[in-house]
Amino acid sequence: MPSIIEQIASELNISNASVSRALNDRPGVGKDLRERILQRARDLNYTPSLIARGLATSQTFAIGFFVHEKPNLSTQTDPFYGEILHGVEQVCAETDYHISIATLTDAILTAPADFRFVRERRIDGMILAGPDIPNHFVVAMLQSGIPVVLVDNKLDHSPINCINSDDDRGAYLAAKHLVELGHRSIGLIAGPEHWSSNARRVWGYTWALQEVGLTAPIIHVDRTTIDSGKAAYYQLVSEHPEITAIGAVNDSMAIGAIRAAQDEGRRVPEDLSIIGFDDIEWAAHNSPSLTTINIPKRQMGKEAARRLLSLLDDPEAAPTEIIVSVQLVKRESTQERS
Amino acid sequence: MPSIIEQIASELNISNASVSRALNDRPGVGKDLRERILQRARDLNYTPSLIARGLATSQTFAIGFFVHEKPNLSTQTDPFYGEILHGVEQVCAETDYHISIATLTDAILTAPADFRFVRERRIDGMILAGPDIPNHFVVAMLQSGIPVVLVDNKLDHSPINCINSDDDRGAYLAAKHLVELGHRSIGLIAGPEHWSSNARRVWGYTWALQEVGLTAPIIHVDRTTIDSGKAAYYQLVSEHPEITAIGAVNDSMAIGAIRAAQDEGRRVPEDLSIIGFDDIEWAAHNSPSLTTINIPKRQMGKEAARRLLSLLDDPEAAPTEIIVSVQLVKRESTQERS
DNA sequence: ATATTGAACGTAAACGCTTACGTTTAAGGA
DNA sequence: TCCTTAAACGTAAGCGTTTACGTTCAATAT
Repeated sequence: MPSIIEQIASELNISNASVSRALNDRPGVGKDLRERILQRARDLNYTPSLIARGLATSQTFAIGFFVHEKPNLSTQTDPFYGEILHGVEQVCAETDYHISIATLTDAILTAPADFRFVRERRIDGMILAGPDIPNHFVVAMLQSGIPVVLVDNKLDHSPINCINSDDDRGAYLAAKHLVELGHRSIGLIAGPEHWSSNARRVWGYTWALQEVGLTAPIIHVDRTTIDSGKAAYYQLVSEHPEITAIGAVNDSMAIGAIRAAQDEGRRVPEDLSIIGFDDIEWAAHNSPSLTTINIPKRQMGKEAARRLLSLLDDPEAAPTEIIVSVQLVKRESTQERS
Repeated sequence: MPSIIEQIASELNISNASVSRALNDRPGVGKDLRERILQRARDLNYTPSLIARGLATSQTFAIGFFVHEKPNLSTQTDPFYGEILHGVEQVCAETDYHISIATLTDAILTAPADFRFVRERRIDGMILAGPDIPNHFVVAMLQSGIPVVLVDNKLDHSPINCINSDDDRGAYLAAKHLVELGHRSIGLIAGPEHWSSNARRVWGYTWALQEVGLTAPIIHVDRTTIDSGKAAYYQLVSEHPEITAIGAVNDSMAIGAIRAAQDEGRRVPEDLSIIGFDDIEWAAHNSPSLTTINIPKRQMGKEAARRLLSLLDDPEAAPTEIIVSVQLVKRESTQERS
C-alpha cells in the first residue's frame, strides 16, 4: 500500500516532491495544482507521519516536560506541576508540538553524563521543572545540544532561560498588607534557609517591614508541611507572645499555623491574622479561607512553552529570566488589628 | 557523518544488518562478534534512534495518556490524574516506552472521526482517563486500530479494557463502618444520578444498609463540590433531623457537609459522624480529619499501563475489566454513636 | 565420501517524508 | 526575434533503522 503522498502524486500524475511542497505550504508549486493537491489530501484524510518527517528533517516536533519527583517547597497538597503542565499544553496545542513527559528520578539525576535520557527521547527541546533539580544535571542537559528552559528554578552562577515567580515582591506585598491592617508585631514562619525561593520570600518580608521601621522575628524550620507550620507557630508565640500577625512562607505552613492557633483557642483572624504564600487550591477552602499570594502557575507554564518554542526557532538567543508577577488574594484569615 | 551503526559496521568490517541484530539481541550473529559489537556500542555511547526505528518497524514506543479536561466527580481538589499518571510512568520507566500526554478538549472530543488526533501522534496505544469521556469518542478511538485502555470509565454496552475502582464495595464498607459504630439513622449525600460511579456507590450503600434492615434517605445534587456538599447537608438534616451519620459519595462533599454541620454548631464526630469517598490528599489534613474510602490511584495507573503494554504484545486479547480494591481509612470524622 | 542442514553473515529494499539540484517552460526585456 | 530569468515541476538521494532473502561455510548425517 503506497503512502498517501505517493497516492496523491500518482493520481495527479505529479511527483512526490510537489505534493510535499504543497502540503508544507512551501513555494515551488503552482496555484491551482496546489489547490488540487490540498483538496485531495483533505479527501483522503491525510495526516503527516511526524515520524517519517522527523527522520527526514531531524526535528521531532516533541518537547519534553520533566519534573523532579520530590515534592517541593510549595506543592505538598497542591497539583502545582499539573497546573504548569496545563499551561504548557495550552500553548503547544496551538502548534504541531507534542509533549513527552517523564519524572526525574534520582537514578536519572545522578547519571546524566551519557545523555541517554534525552537522546533516546528524540525531543527538540525540554522544560525542566522543580526547584531542587541539581545544578550539575541542568548543566549536563544544557550540553545535550537542545534548548532547555527551567521552571521554578535557576542556575547558580550563569544566566539561563528560566521562568520564576516574583517571590520578593510577593512577600513584600504580604508584609505590606499586614502593615496596612494596622499590625505592628509581625512574626515570620520560614522553611530551610538555603532554599532560594524561601530566602527571597524572607527577604521581601524583611524589606517591607524595614521600610516602616519594623523588624520581625523569624522562625526557620526544616520542612514546609502543615505540621512544621504548627511547630513553627508554637515556637514563635512562645518566644513572642505579643505578636498579632504571622506571615508564612507557604500555604501549607500557614494552614498549620492556623490549626495550631485554633487548637490553642485563639481565633483567626480576630485574635491573629495569618497570611500564606502560593495560593494552593485548598487555600480557598480552608476555614477560615486563607489570605495569600497567588502564583499564576498556568501562566508560568505558558511562558515556559512560549520561551522554548521561540528558542527552537532561534537557539542562539540570549538566555532570559522571565519573572511572572504575583498577586495578593485577600480572604478571611487576615483582618484589621483590633 | 555516518550513523553510529554504520560506523561500528565499517570499523569492524561487517554489515549494518549484523550490528542491528546484535544490538537488538536477535539471533544470527556469532557469540564473539556480538560481544565486540556491543562493546564498541557502549564505548560510542550508542543510543538507538527511536524515530528511525519507528519508521522501519512502525512501532513508536510511545503511548498516549489522555485525560478529559473537565474536573470530574472526585477530583475537584485533588491531583487525581497526576497520581494515576505517576503509576503509568512507573511501569513505563521499566520499559522502552515513553509517554505522550494531551488533554482532551471539547474540540477533540467532538471531531474524532478523522483520527487525526491519534494518527499524528504516532503512538502505539493509549490510555483514556476520565469518567465523562463520551462513548462515541471511545468507540472512535477503538476503531483507530491501536489498543485502548480506559481508566475510571467504561463503555455502556460492550466489554472493553478498563481499570476501575471497586465503588460498590467501597460504599459497602463505608456503610458497614457506620453501622458497626452503632448508627441506625444514616443519610446519603450523592451526586448526579446518571454518573455511573456515583450510582455504584449509592448502590453499595443501599445494599449494606439493607442487609441490616435499614434504608437511608438519599439527597441527589447536581454537582460534587464542597458547596453542593453543604447544600445537600442542609436539605438532608432539615428533612431528617434524627440522622446521626452521613455517608458522602466523595470527599469534597463530605468536607462540605462537615463545614455546614460545624457552622450549625454541631460537632463532628461527637454529634454527627461523616464519611467520605476517594481519600483525596486533603482528607487527612481536614479538621477533623476525614474517615473515607481510599482509592489506590497510583495502582490504577500501574494496572492501566501494564494492561496496555500486554495488549501491545497481543492486540487480540479479550477485553478485561480490572477492578482495583479500595480500603476503609478510619480517621477522626466518625465515631461510636453516643 | 557426499548430501543435508542450519548458523553466521551480507545485500539491498523498504519505512514516509524532505530537499538540493536539475530540467522545462513561459513571461518579460532588449 | 533572441536572450535572460524565474517560477513550476521532476529526479533522486538521504534520514537511521529493520528485515526478507541470499550466500557462504562448517558441522553433522548418511
